[in-house]
Amino acid sequence: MRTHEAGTLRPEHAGSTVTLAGWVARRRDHGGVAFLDLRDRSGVAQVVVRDEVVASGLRSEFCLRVTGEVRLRPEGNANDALPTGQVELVAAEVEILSESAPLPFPIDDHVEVGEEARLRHRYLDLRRSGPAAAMHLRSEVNRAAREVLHAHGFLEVETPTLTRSTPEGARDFLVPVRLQPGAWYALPQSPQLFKQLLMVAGLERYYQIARCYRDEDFRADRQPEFTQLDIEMSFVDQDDVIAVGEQVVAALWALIGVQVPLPIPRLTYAESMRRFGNDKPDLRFELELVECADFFADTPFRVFQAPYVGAVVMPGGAAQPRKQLDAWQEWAKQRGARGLAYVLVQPDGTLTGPVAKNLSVDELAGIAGHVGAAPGDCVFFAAGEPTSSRALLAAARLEIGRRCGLIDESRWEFVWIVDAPLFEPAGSSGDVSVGEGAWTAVHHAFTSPKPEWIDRFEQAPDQALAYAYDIVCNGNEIGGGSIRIHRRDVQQRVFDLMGIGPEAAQEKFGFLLDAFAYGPPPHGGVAFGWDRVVMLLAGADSLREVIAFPKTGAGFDPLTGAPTAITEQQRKEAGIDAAPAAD
RNA sequence: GGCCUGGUAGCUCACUGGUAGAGCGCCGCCCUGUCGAGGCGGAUGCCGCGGGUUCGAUUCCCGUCCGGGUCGCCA
Repeated sequence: MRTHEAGTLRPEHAGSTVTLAGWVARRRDHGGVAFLDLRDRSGVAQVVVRDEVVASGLRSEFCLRVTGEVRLRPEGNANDALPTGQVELVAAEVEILSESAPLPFPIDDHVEVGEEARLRHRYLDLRRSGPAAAMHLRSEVNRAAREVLHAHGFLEVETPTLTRSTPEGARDFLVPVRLQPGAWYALPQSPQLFKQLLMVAGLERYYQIARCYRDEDFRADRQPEFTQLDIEMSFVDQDDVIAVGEQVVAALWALIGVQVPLPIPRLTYAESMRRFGNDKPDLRFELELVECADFFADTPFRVFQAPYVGAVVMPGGAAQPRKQLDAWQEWAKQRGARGLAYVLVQPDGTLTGPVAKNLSVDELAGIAGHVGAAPGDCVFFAAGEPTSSRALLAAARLEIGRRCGLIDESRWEFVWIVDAPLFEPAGSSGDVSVGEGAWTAVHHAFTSPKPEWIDRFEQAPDQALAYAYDIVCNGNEIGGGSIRIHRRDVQQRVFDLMGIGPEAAQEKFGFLLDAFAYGPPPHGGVAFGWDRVVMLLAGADSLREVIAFPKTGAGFDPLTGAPTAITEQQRKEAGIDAAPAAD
């Protein structure tokens, strides 16, 4: 159909007769001579049409086949901005393969188009160079990961997408079953249980680029269906899994010309919380939180008589007008905090602001030095429960980083967060569906305690550490995993602590526990949030940019119009309204 | 679910208590070296939907739907 790709024409093709096929990207008709930019996936080439009758009938995005002779452009007419800019194709024959209706929006890299229009006509949006490049990158990312994992002896295995509803944390998407009215499949939130079964099955090394489904509210970085690079390995400990994960990460960032220094540094969960206030620190800027509870141990200021007092410094923040300081209060309230206490260190070293007059003389003298604030800085404080206070300060740290231009956008800072707590008090995250006990798993119920805790985690559930690890890139959690429990007795003890009795465990996860009766190997794994990874690599600010056909925030697909109502017939056949079989 | 923000021409967006405008695109004509071609002319609007206030509402008020962001939520 064609002899060359448009974007590949070069001066050495001059004199040869070629056939191109592609779309009319732009038309410059001078009457008598017309120039077409013919675009295919490889790029664009200029076609010269001398026949005005032919040229005048062509419109944007007509699909053409053009045959003619390649020649060097006349003196002074080269376009150095284009790879094909030295040559042009003089059309001898133009065949219209198909016509195009007027476009709903211009297919032009210079024009900003609203997202809804783009998604409704995603097939046109993807003709544009930016979105097309994102699809190309995603394909390369998949290929690079497969190459790394293949080289390390991994098997790619597909697991079911119609499966059993298991309590994993998020809400399940459910699918009615025609053949068993009243019974339902669930779409998997992740292949977690299946990949563990594959380890029991002796496959030893598994991976999958797996689609996962969670019925929760969406965000710019979240979709109802999303993709994970899911990895699981047998006969390994944490260092082995992390090493494989790092190989994948290095291969991916190499695609965009970034060399990730290995090994990637590690930070314990506790240290990350203490220094940055969350478990996904953005390490592109150095600013850290400062603990102040000891400093304020004898404070007269009632607000700071709290189990946790922390601070973060805003360089140059003392110069903020009152209005802006008030805006910080609003900002904090929007995050559910009562406010954000602050002290301004004036250029002459005196402390001002509403909080300052509540502090003792000694505190006023020492606080700037304690938190590392210089004259001209603003110090923000949060006091109260450690978790919520740190969360506020972590958000403030990021906001300061953005407003003060502290974040070096060209940097890529990776870190593993290790030694996370194994349990948290039940009810603290509202997740009571898994068990009835006082404790619930932070990660999931199959995460192993670290070796030193495996025989005594019941003694101090609040301090027991999980054999788990998350990888963070520039403040984004891009992956996480754990070493799993492979001993039945340990699993039962974890369930006990979570208030899941043997009967309940059997009912919820029976098939996994049954499998674990037959010599399960020690195993662990990691999963990467694939959409998010590609988003970061592409420099996009939304997952939707790196998904071929994404959904909107309400789970609506503007292209197909899904979800839709179903017919009465479908409803009946699906058995949606059937009563569940009595037990 | 809470909060913020938007919804006006095909697209991007302005204005206005008195029935609407720009740029681009589209259509027509002109034009032989452009490359975001240029010139002249033209068409295009349930001003998201419903209700209220008003002599009169795209504009003000209430509700609702939809988009985007954010908090909750997402092991």
